[in-house]
Amino acid sequence: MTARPAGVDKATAGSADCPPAFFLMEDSADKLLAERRRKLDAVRAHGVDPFGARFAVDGAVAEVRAAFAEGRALRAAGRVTAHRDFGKSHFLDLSDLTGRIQIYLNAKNLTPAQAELFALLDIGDFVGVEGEGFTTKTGEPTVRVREFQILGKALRPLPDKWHGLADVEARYRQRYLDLVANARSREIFLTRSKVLRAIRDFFHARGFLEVETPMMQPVAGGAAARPFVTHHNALGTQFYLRIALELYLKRLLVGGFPKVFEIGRNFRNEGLSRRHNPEFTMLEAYWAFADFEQMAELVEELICYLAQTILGTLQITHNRRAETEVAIRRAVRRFEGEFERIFRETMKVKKVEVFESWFGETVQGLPDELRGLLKALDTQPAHLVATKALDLVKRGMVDVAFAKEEIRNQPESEERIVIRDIEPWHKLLKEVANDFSASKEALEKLTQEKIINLARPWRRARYHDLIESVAPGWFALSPAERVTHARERLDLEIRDRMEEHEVTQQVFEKLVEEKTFDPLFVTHLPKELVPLAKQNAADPALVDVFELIINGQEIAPGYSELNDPDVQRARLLAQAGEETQSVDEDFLLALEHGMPSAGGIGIGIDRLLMLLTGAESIRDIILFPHLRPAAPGSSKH
RNA sequence: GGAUGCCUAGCUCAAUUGGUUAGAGCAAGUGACUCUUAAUCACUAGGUUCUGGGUUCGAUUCCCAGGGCAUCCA
Repeated sequence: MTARPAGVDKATAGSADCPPAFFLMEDSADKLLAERRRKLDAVRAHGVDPFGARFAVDGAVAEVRAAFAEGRALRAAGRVTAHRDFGKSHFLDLSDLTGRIQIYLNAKNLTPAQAELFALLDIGDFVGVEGEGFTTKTGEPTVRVREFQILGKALRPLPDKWHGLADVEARYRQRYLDLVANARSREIFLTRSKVLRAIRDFFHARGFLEVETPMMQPVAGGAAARPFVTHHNALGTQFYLRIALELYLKRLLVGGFPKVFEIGRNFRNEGLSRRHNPEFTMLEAYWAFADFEQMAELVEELICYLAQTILGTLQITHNRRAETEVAIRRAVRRFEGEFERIFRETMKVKKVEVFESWFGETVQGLPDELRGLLKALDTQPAHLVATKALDLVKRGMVDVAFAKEEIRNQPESEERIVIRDIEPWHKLLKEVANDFSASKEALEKLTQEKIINLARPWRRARYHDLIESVAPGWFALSPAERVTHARERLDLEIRDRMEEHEVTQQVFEKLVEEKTFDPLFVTHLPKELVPLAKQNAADPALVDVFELIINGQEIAPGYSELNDPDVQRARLLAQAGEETQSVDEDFLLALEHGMPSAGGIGIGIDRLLMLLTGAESIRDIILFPHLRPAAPGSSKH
């Protein structure tokens, strides 16, 4: 997956053990890279370090922009993201995470040496500039550069400046490019960072102690999952990467820390999916002398606090943003590409002029509106953009019924060639129109937002009652009748070997969990489902726990923690019999020294972030999600 | 693990029923232009069409196997 260093290619390309085919394959990329290498060498030949050093700035680009004043001395640094040259005047965009600022370079403002150096700049290079502020004719605040330094030369080109990096696989494998190219991605990870910070603030404000417990454990306990195995050479023993934080945090309750929390990575050796990454971030918190009801309150407060402080609202809008973008982009691209091709092939004239004067009435508005729409995707919420797209669809998008005969009868001149063959146009516009009507339905569907309402109080319901509500009379049925009922009446897939409680759980997952979007605390679960929680005092078949469900998936479980060491031992032994894990004797030993009654919660941070950001895939909210290593010879490297 | 879809230039995408030299835009190079902002204009260069096999006079296109990704299911 490592990108090929161009220098290595060159060094090995001619050697005998390297097949010529390899050399040919690298040839194309080589030319682009070689050009940048050439400039690198040229910069060095000027006695300038192309990778810079310390450069004092007036702040981030947005701050420089805010400090902008006519004639004021300004210093800024960032990546060159665009270059518009107009004769001797050059306008560059200097960007960083906070924004962009336009800089203006003209040889007359620079020393001859700097002017030569400027010619060696590429898009993608980091530069620091010094100059003074002025406003261009078009009203853009701009830094007139008097001096600049190269702070980091880019030896490879960046993704397309306009379309960004769309290849999903490349976005995950080369996240740095995704972050450079896609504003949406930057936003998500800024949000992630804010959420983690706010979680810490929340717990610190309530007197919780943040702790760090081992990720490598001799016994991987606290959950039922396959662990990763590793080996410690000096000790000559196996370790497991932790699958939960629980058992070590409980030891701290024994040790006398009454309120603890940890935010850390768990590792589970299981499949990858839209909702599963082998390593994921978990928050666990334990609170001595509390119970699951108090923990439910705490979670409710926490999540509302996060939504309110970071998103500024308790109504979270979800839509299928990615798919909406694809639909719009596809239509735009179709028009763009075909337009260029047909125009060049059939007309060979100044395209804008002819386009506007002859087709202006009927189709002139289309490309601009679509382009504006596309641009809006970077700055506006998707549902607004999708709504606008829908407007275009409803207004008919494209009127293909323009007057063929009139156009044919236009006189020809040097400047304007009459389009004799209108058919390609006609066909193209029809196709674009069809594309949009075809996707009209899809767009309408996509625009339907799902709003998750986090306003308190959150609903609480017993497991038993929820099952009854979707399958009346369920608990009156015999186990065999339940299987039949689930298969035939509820249309669920029930495997033959399923235990009784698993059949019921299947009903719960498919008919309750997946259909619940607003927060729901499910309480009083059967003890088989949650072996590590305290039994309910009134009904020993139940345990004192909740499962918080939002957006169709479990976000957080919370327990009244089991602190009877004998009961705990019996449950762990029973569990060990079925699962591939042994019993953590050291943990049981700790419990025997006395663990206070306590409430505990775990929150899957990744799922929480999917909820808060509206991300459709866990890979969109993990910076470097795990993928299969790309094979040599594949198109991705 | 199963089903379906996708993989074409550095990036974003085309390519008619299997047809001859695989096309555009951006990025790159050269040239023009002293206020542009997706600057514009002219020209140039850039391809093992994911890999391997097969069918065919001819394969980006059809078939088989493999790899990766996406979605759904387990």
